[in-house]
Amino acid sequence: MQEDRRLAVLRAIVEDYVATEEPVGSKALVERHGLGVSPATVRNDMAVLEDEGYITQPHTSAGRVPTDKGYRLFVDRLSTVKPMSSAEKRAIASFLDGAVDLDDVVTRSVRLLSQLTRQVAVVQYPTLSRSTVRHVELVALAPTKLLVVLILSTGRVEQRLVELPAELTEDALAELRSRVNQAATGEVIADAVRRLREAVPEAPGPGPDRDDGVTRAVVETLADAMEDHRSDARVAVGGAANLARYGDSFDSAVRPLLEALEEHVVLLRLLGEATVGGTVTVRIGAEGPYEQLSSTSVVATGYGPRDEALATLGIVGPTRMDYPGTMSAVRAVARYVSRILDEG
Amino acid sequence: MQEDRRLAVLRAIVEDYVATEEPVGSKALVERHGLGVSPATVRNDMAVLEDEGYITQPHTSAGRVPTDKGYRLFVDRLSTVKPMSSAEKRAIASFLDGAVDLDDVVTRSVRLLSQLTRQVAVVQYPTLSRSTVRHVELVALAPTKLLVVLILSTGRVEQRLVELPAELTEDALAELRSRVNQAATGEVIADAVRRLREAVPEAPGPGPDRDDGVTRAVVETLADAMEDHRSDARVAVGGAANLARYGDSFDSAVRPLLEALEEHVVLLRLLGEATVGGTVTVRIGAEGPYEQLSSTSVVATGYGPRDEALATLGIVGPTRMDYPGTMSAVRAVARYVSRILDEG
DNA sequence: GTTGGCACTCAGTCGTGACGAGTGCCAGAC
DNA sequence: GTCTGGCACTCGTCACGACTGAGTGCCAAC
Repeated sequence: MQEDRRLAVLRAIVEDYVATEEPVGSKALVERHGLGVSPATVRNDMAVLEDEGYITQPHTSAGRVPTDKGYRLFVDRLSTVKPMSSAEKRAIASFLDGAVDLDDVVTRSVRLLSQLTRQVAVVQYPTLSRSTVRHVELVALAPTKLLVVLILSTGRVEQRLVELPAELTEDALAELRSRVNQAATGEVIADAVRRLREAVPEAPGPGPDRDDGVTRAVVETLADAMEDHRSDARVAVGGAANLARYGDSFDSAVRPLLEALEEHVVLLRLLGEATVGGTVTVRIGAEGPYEQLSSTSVVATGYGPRDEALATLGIVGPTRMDYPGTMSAVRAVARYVSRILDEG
Repeated sequence: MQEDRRLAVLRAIVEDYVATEEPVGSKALVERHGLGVSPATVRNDMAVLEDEGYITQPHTSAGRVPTDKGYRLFVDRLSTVKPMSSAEKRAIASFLDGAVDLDDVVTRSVRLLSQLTRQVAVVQYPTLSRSTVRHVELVALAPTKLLVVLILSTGRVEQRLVELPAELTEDALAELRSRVNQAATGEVIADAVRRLREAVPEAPGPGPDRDDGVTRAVVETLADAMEDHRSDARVAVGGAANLARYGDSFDSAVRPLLEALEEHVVLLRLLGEATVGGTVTVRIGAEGPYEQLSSTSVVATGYGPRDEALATLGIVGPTRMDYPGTMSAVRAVARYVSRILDEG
């Protein structure tokens, strides 16, 4: 089948171009890969591939370079998974096992990913949306100043300061604490917000137990903390030094990327929806949501305990990258991080 | 005095070079600055300046470029403070006033600094060493699992999970909580650690109140949290996209800098000791501790409430930078941040 | 101490020509 | 119908050389 051979040619072009960073010509192709046909034949195949939009020439009399569409086909149908070596697996495991808390897991994951792939790594902190409330603690700092501490099942701790509209006795505080915990503990964030608002009414006044809006202040602060952090989840970035390898095309490619790396909202949109079950999402060049990042690709996947996609992690790099290797690295790291979250 | 004129020439060279990014020659110099003498005279002065090591030629028949030593003299004796415009002052104030908590202050400062100076900004989170303990909270998550929450006067909250060697009753927990707070609350970190170890002995056993090492576990965790975070203070970095303006000298300058930006220990060493009272430290090129960063300068100063230097903030950029403008921006931001910490 | 003049240096630029990698096309072989 | 060898053509890259001009250093004169 010539069709098969054409795809083999495309695969060879992608692999060579990724390795050498230079447009690849017909002669070099038959030499380096045992295609078993002459350069002339390959040239014909290349002409067809170019017609179909999979490859392109930077200029006449130069070799071919894959287009975004070419990379897409390569990733979807031509690439063979490159399994991690057992040494790599062990390295990942031992690197991540040393983590002491959630923040440390994220920090280490970022570093690990960027080293494995030699790209810029991005790891989203586990979102709160699916996590549950483990405990709410109320600490009186002053008669009318309360510190609200929210502890989640993922190990995340959020704190807020509340200025109370009235003073609160030690007893009333204890009572409020227990009421809030009864309503929220064990619930998923969204439910906890609802139950808090419904099930923790103002304590009935008047008298020494009058509430004066204290309860409402506390509940709204809690709800705020929960909803706030659900939307603007944090991300960690690492390996920006790998951008130095971009070489050419500096202002056009690296600058917008550096800017994006500091805008967490942009980054999250780049990473996209979390996918689960070992599925790795690949966004190639202009497929992404940002025009200025049309020469960068994103390889990402979701992670979380028991296949719940709590958050996303992945890498950002030039469209010309080693997709099979990168994809398996991303998948492997996601798997190990998920396992650790499972145990924690 | 020819001496005065020579210094004027040096100043003009620095200013021109910073503005144009190109070696500056004698003719252009007399044209752009009203020096009142002929190019030939300037040439003589330049020859002397070169002999003394303040300027250098990239190659024969090119203009002059300041050396590190030249920048140093410029910063020390020739630069006039460039006061912030009142519009800028207002912008700084309003930008920082919107901050809701300590983390937000730091985040906003980084962004502000990088925008004002168009350089990479670095802000160290307030160190704990001088801050005091405001409250310690102990939360039982499970019979033998305790969450230790440490609240500091700066508003920072640290939490640690402790696995207890034995179960703890609700009463024993309350008692331990009160003992710990009595010892630590209000104390400076260093004192708190000492007092905790001395003044919170094991509760005497045997009996139902036996301690079984629970107290020690909690105290050591607390001490650990305090000491830990005193040494590896965190830093926030922003404005890395400004590195794109480096233009040439990429691998030699930008790469090591990008690497340094991810190593917080390195960054802290770069920023150096905090200085107080409006004094801004300038480290030019090879004056810094890292050989690879010999073409980058650091402009930094300390900040903190009531002129206590709790932490350092500043910028990192090419040796060829607008020192007067940068220095006054750094000073202004430090001043406003300090004021905010004072109020909080 | 300052200035004008002058010879010299040398990085950058531009044009030229040779080179070669790579292509498209076509006629012929399998 | 498919593959192959051959051939003319394109065009980017490199090396060479000449030219230009900014900038210098030095010297004699003011």
